[in-house]
Amino acid sequence: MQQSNQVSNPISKCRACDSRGGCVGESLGIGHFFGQDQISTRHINRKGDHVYHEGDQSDAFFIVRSGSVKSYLVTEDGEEQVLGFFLPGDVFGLDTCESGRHVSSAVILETSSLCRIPVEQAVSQTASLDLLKLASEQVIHTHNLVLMLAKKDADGRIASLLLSLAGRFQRRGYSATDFSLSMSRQDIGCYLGLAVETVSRTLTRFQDSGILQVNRRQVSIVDRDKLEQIAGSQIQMENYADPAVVSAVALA
Amino acid sequence: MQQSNQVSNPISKCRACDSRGGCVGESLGIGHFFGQDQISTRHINRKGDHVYHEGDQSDAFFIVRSGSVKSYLVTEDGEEQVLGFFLPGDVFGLDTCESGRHVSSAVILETSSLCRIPVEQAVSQTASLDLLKLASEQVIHTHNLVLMLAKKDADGRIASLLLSLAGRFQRRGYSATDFSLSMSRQDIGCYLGLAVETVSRTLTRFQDSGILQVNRRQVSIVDRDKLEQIAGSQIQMENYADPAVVSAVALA
DNA sequence: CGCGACTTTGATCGCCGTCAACAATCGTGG
DNA sequence: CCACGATTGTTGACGGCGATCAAAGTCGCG
Repeated sequence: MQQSNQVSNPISKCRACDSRGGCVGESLGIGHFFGQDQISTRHINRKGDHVYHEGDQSDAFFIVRSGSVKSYLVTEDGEEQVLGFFLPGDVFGLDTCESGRHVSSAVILETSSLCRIPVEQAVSQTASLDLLKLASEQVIHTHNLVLMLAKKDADGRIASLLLSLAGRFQRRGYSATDFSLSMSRQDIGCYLGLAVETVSRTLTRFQDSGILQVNRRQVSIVDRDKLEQIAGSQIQMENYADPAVVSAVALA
Repeated sequence: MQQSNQVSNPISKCRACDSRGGCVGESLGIGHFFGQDQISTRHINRKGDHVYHEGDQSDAFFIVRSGSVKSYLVTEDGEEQVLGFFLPGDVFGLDTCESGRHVSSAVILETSSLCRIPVEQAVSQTASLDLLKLASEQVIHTHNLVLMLAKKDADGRIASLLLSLAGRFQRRGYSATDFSLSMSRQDIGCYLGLAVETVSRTLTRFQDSGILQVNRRQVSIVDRDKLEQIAGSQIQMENYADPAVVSAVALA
């Protein structure tokens, strides 16, 4: 919120969106303001902080610069349903409703840095259609979750999650084989519709089979092929991303 | 596609959106064109016809006037996952992706009449933000599906589906207790992540318990209270619909 | 050090998927 | 109109996956 010195090239300072083929703010036509707190602002949050709660007025969406976030619902009977985990480069917070309120909550899993992009500004400056399209990424992700819950057994769900995390770490420039889980077994269970014990047991069994090395939250993928085989089919986001369109947007 | 005579009050001829508090086209500022095929057009489709396929260019969305539609995905291994059933008044087809293609397929379940609303027109005339909000209804619906798949047993899922259908029939002016299922047991199973046999058995058991009367596709809800108790908690769309906003949109 | 949160491991059991057979209904053509 | 096969729905038997309950082990933090 402070220093606007040293803003020679604000864009290049944010590499969170590299995996998306460039800065999301830039694609939306508001990239010039990055780093200057005029349109987008950076926010540092700590583990357990909420980015927003279900029902909050929704006037902005977010991009993870570093760290991680989970979004979730709470049912009437107090049970939590995790809807997604967001890693650097991921966009979240576009799931607004008819009255402009958030339909889920979002909480920080570890010390994180976020870009906050006001929707009104983004809408007025360009890209109302692009916003719809960004929102659709979340739709595809949720479809994938539905597929997992409806069709896959515990092994398949865990394998899918690990591969999804690995892929996103890789595109972000981190290791695709060795990484640390920022979410608890409980969170994973609430995401995949499994009991904590099942998550734990499955990871142990994967380790015994030589597919993984697991120690608490540290994961190392040993046999990626086998993991993919267990995971089964996924909806490939790439099936829908049309490079021509992406570059056209970037030029706008 | 034909007769533009007798268009004295085109809006009043379409009551499909009554349950939404008014014609969706009107809310989007394009209501004047209803019934004239300039913006929206009516299409009659038959059972088995596809409204669109996954991957098709998506330049319009749809509203069910009469009949019913299901949307679904097909996994690599050929399994179908139903994402939703759409009844009169329901909006569908807004689940487009970054490249403007549909991310699911939609097929007619029984002879149906649809409104087709081109996205470009809707976007240019008003309401890019409203579109985002319409799309969010589908998001909430999918969240509900995720909740069911992750947290509820077979009884809860079936009960939830029946109540959802009943509620939509009621808002549309039909009976909330006696209705006919336009989808097969197979479809229900593919929607709820259950085997056909489980769907059938559950319905039979509900009937034996005096909760329902079931004969093939004809359903009669006898004990709604018990059904709600079995269904458990749901995401209430009404929690998010702010009447003030709805009327504001209608005035725009 | 000691408390609490998180993770692991074991034992048990019930829900639901699978396989199989049968019944009812629909559609199509003779 | 009936006959036929195809589709859809029902019912039964069985087994396995994963939830649940219980308990012990591990880590973080005041």
